[in-house]
Amino acid sequence: MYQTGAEKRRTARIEQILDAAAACFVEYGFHGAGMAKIAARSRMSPGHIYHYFENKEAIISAIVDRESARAAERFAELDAVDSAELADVMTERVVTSVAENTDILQSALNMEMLAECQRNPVIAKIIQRHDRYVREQLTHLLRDKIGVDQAEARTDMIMVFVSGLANRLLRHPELDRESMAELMRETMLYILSPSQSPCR
Amino acid sequence: MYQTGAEKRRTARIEQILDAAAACFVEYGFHGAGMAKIAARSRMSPGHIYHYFENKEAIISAIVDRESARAAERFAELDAVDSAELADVMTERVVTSVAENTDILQSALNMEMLAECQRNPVIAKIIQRHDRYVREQLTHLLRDKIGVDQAEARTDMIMVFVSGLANRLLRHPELDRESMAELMRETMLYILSPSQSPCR
DNA sequence: TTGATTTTAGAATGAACATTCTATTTGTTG
DNA sequence: CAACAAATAGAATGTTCATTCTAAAATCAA
Repeated sequence: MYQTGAEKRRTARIEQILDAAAACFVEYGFHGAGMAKIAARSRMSPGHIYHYFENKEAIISAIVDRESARAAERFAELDAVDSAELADVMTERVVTSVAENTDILQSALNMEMLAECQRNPVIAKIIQRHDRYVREQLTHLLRDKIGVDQAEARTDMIMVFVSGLANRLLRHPELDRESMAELMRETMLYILSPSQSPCR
Repeated sequence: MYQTGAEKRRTARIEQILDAAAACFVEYGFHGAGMAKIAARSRMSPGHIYHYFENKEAIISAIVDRESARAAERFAELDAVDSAELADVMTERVVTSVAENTDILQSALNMEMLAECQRNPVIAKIIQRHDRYVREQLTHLLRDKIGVDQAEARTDMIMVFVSGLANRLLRHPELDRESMAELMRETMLYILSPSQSPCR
C-alpha cells in the first residue's frame, strides 16, 4: 500500500483535522465545537478543512469511523493470542482499562457518539456495524478458542459489563478503581471459565 | 403545600418549558436545540422563557435535576415494598424496563447528560449526587431488607449491569429483548439471592 | 374601576456559526 | 524555468443563535 507524496500529505492533513476535531468534540461536544475552533486547533484555515471534508457532519462520521476502526484493530489482535492464555489476556485488558484513567476521554466521546446515534442515522449505522463486528469476534473467541458453551450469552454478558463499567466510572469518578478492577477481574474470569454456566 | 394562583401558573409554565426542552434535547441534543425551538414547542415567545430561567444552561440543569428527582422518587417507592418480595419486585422492574421500549428516549437523554457532565461541572455535580443517592438506597435495601452480605459489591454489580444494558440497547436496537430480559432476570435473582456470593 | 404589577410577545442586537468565494502560495511536471 | 494544478489562507456571506429590550396585554389589589 504505497502512497505518493501528495497522497501522504493528504492523509496527514486528514489525520490532523481528525485529531483536532476529536479533541474539540470531547471538550465541547459535537454541536458545541465550531469549525473555527477545529481549524485553529489543527492550525489551518476554516476554509481549508472543506477541501478534505464536505461538511461538519462528514467530520463527525469520520471520527466515529476512526474510533470504531481503532477499537476493532485492538480487538482483532486477540485472535493471535494463544488459546490457553486468552482468557487471562482478555481479563487483563479489561482490568487495566478500568484501573487506568486512560479511557475516560474516550468514554466521554463514546457517550457523545451514543447520544448522537439517536438522531443521526449515519452515525447509528457506523455504531451498529461496529457493535455487530465486536460481538461476532468476541463470540468467535469464546466459542472457538476458549471453548465455552453458550458463547453468545457470555458475549452479551461481557459487553454489558464492560460498557456498564465505563458508564459507572463516568457517573461516579471517585469510585475506588482498585476494588472495581478486582470485581471486574473476578467477574471476567467467572464468565470466561468453561466449567460453569454464565451466571444463568 | 398550598400555592396561590400566581404560583400555580408559574410552576405550570416552568413545567411547560421543561417538557418542551426535554423533548428538544432528545431530538437535537443540548447544544443542537435552540431557544427558538424550545420556545415554539412550549408555545411561548423566546423572550418569555427568560422570565423563568436565567439562561439556557439553567434549563439544562433543571432538566437533569428533574429527571434525577423523578428517578429517585420511583426508586424510593421500593422502600415500602415488603421485604419478602422485594427481590422479585426489583427484578421485575428491571426486566420490564428492558422488555419495553419505554426508556429508549430516556436513555438517549441520559447519554446526553453523561456526555455533558464531562464538560459542565454543574451537571457533573447533579449526576454524581444522584448516583450517590441511588447507591446508598440500593445498598440499604440489599443489606437491611433483603439481608444479603457484601451488599455494596452487589449494589455495584446491579448498577453496572443496568447501565450496561441500557448502553447495549442503544448500540444494538434490534437486540432480542425477550432473551435479554430473561438474562437480566436470572442475573438479578442471582445477585440478589442471599445464599450465594455475588459472582465473586 | 383604576392604578400597579406581573406576564407575555415579538422585534432588535450582536456574536458565532457553517459554508462559500477569491486570491495567493506552494509544489509538480514537462 | 514555465505553466499548470493542488493546497492554503482569509475575508465574505447569510443564517442561526442566545440574550436583551420595549411595549402591550392580562391580572390583581384597592
